[in-house]
Amino acid sequence: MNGVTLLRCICDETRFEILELLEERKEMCVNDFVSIMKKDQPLISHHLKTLKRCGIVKSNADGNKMIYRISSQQLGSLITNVTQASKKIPALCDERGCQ
Amino acid sequence: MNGVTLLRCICDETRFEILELLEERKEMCVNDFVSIMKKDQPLISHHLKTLKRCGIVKSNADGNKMIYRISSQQLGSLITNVTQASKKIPALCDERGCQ
DNA sequence: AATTCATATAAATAATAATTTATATAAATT
DNA sequence: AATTTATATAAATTATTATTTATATGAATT
Repeated sequence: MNGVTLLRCICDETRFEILELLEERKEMCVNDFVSIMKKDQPLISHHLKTLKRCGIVKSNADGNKMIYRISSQQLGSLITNVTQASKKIPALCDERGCQ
Repeated sequence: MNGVTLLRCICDETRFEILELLEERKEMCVNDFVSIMKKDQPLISHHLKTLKRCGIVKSNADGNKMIYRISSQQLGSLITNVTQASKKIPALCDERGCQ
């Protein structure tokens, strides 16, 4: 994969929140995201599917639940690095729709 | 700024290439990008403006040229980290349009 | 001062992606 | 076996973003 493809997979608000939660808690099922993020289940499943197809998260079944986690430590650290770097940038543009 | 806003600013193909070139060469003028990337000048200017408005690059005039550079070392390293992390992810989805 | 070089801006178009709505599947419980 | 719980999928809609085209501005050179 290349850099832009990776960024495009993680630059969505819903997907980035999923990854931040996973980096913090390490393992979560779909309904955990739904409860915490207060977003519709099909939306969460859809974004998890995208993240999985890109190889950014992995999953395994546990009964009727699906457990998700970030696929590598390096990617987990990257999420943390993005958050940290962003905090040091003064908000010159409005948060949504910088373009 | 927050993580998603930062990612949205750098997840575009043209903007990421601009940042990779800047991280390598440290300082470049608009026409340097146009020559190397073989993209239209208004397109380059437009994306540089976006990166500048987000505080990701800085610029100063030098005669009739505008010199651009990445605004912090931390952001420069982040670009490198993204590229490195992406290389370790096997290309499961097609490069363009993973969704 | 006119021309060229370098960059910026704005409007229009084209392309892409997120979310919602509706529904399906599959395991677990009663 | 019927029902509930948990997750996934697909189609439709809405929203967003990139690129092109045309043009403007400003500094440097002749």
